[in-house]
Amino acid sequence: MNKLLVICGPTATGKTALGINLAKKFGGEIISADSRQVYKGMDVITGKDIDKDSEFIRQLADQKSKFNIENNKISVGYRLKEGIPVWLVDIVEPDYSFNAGEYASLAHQVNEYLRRNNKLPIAVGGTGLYIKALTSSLPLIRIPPNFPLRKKLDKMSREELGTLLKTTDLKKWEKMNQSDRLNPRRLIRAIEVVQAIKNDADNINTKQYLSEKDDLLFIGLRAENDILYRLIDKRVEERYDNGAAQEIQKLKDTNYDFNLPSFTALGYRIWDEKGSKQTILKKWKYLEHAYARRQMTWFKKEKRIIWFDITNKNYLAEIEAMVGKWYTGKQDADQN
RNA sequence: GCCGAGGUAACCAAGGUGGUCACGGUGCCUGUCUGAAAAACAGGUAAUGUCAGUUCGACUCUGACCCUCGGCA
Repeated sequence: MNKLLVICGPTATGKTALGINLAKKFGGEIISADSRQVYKGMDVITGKDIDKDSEFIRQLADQKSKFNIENNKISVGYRLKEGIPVWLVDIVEPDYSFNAGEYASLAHQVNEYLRRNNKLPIAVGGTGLYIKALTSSLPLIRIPPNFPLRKKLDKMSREELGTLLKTTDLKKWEKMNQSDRLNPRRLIRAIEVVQAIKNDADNINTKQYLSEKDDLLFIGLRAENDILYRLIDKRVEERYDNGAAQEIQKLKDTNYDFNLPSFTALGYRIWDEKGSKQTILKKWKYLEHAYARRQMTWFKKEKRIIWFDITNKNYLAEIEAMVGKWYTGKQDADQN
């Protein structure tokens, strides 16, 4: 059986620490499932919890064709935390628009690579869509963005977009709910997908990443909101004190446009000159609270997750026992 | 003590000839989501300082009181 361990949950619950511990215990490596930590130079504010002196180790360069990364803007590889490789962090520059489809492809390749090398792949992260893209079959996610089309559609109002979608593909429109119909991005994406299928249906890659041979274990870390908020607040304060301002300055000095998608990471755009430390921290914390809530609405739908409350004293031991049984226990059974 | 300004949800805050009053933002809660997802979007929550008066009707007008802020003493 092909084992893949998934550790998910909202921010500030200790996913990375748990992942590293389990990796040490069971001979695993981490596949980051974090949409912001893929960007180089965005470290303090995104909470990239990697050994500071660990260099990026480029790997799998020979697999370029498989990776579908001919654009050479993406480097596949890992950095270390406590000696454990953490894959898919620092793989692109902040001015690159990374996305879920690319993530799915890369994470899948890394997963295969680790499996071939008898490592336990451990996907760790809080980006629901990325985890879903890796662990479920989402063929449409591989239809690439059509930037010229997006640019054109960007000028249209929601009403116009809605009308356009209705006339292009009424079924698609009817499947969308009220929230999505009012969401310009979703409308644009829907139109983009419809056109891609219309133009080139044969080349839509529907190959599934996972098969019935895959044995997945989902571990979720959670806490009640009020407790979670306190943990988040503490983290935000630490990030502020650990050089968030310097990181902003450095990125500004590199002349990155703060309108880039990468800068939607919480904590960057609130950093206007007028803000005092207090107002910045307050805004930043609230953004993180809301984010954690949104993460939970995503994860609540994933029924495969086995949840552990981090205020429960024994949760780490329980997880370790569960993973051990799943990973080594079944392996023994296979041999008999 | 006197003078001035003011008290609208957990916080900030708009209003209006007296007519089911109650804009908006933040928070908080819930949800949507198959290549921007830490994005984008949807729904919800909750208020007129206290007491009296005028009036068919007061958040709005009058008075007293309480409280806050500023100035004078």
